Amino acid sequence: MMRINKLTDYGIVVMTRIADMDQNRVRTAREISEDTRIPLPTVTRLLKTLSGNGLLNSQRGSQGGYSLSRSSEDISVADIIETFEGPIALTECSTNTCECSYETKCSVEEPWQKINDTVKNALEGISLNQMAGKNQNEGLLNLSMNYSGGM
Amino acid sequence: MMRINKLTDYGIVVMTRIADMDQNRVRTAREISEDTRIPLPTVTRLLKTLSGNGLLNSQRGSQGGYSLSRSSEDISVADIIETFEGPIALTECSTNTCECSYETKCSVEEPWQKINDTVKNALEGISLNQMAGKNQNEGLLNLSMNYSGGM
DNA sequence: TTTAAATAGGACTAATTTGGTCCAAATTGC
DNA sequence: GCAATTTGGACCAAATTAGTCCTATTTAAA
Repeated sequence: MMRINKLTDYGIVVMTRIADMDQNRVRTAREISEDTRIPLPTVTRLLKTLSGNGLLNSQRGSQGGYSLSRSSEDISVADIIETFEGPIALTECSTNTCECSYETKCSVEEPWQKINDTVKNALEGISLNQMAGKNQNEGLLNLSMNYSGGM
Repeated sequence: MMRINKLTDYGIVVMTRIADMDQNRVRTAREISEDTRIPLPTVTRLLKTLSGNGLLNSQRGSQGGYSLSRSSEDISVADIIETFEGPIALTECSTNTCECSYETKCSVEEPWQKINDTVKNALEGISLNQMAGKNQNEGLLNLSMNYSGGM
C-alpha cells in the first residue's frame, strides 16, 4: 500500500510506450491500447488527461493521434504522477495551508514537508527516457541525492 | 493524492503524542483520544494495531494502557507507516514477484525499485523523536541521502 | 471475591475513492 | 460528405478506507 493509483501507473506505462516508439509519427489510442493491452476506453482517458496537461501533443481527425510534447529526457516521472494526482505529497498537511484540528499534527508538519520534498526530488530525477528501453544499463538513476544502495 | 492513508496519518499523530508524554507511565486510549481529538473507537483501533505490531507495549486491566516499546529515537516514521500499510512501495510491481501482464511495465521495474528504496530510505531516516517536540530545531532530518534543499 | 477499568479481537456498515465505460460533439484528412 | 480521431463530460460499478460496535479477556484494587 501507500501506492500511486493504478491509473497513474498505467499513465507511466503509456508514456513509456510512446517514448519507445518512432518519434516521427503520432500514435492513436487504439494502437497504444493494443500494445499495452490496457482497454481502449481507459487508454483514451489516460491520453486525454496527458494531453490536457501538456505532456502529449494531440492531433485530431483522420490520421491524428498523440506524440510527446517534448523530448523524453525532459519528461520526468514526477511530471506524469502530478498529471494524474496533483502535487506530490504524502500528507495533506504539507501541501496547502494546514487546517488540521489535531494539535500535535502541526508540530509534525515540518518533517513531513522535508519528506515530501525528498520524495519529489527523487521522482523528478527520473526521466521518461530512463524508464524506456533506451538507456537501460548504466546510470539509470541520476538522482540529485546520493542513493546508498540496497537496504 | 499519492497519500498515505488517513489512519496511518492518525497513527503517526498518536505515536508522536505518546512520545511527547511522560515515559514513566502508560497512557490509556481515552486519554490519547482526548488529547488528539481523534474519536475513541478509532484511537482504540490504532493502538491495537500499533501494539499488535510491536511498536507499543500494552498493559491490560485496571491501570493498564500503552507505552512505547522502545525509545522514540529507535522508532522511525517508516516503522509506523509499515505497521498500517505494509511494505513501503509506490508500485505493486516492485514488492512481490512481478505478475503484471503489460509487456512494457516490466522494463520499468528496476527504476521503480530504486525509487521505492529511495523513499523508504528517507522515511527510515526520520525518528519519532524528531517528529515529537523534543529535538525540534536543528538536524531535524538526518537522512542518509543528501537532501538538496527547496526545489 | 467482586467490581471496575482496561485492552483484544473481530464483525459490520457507511462513506469515499478509484476504475472503467459510454455517448455525443468537434476536428481533420481524404 | 465521410470516416477516423480526439474532446469533454456524465455515469456506474467495484474496491478500498474509515469508523463504529459488541463481546471476551485481563488486571488492579476495593
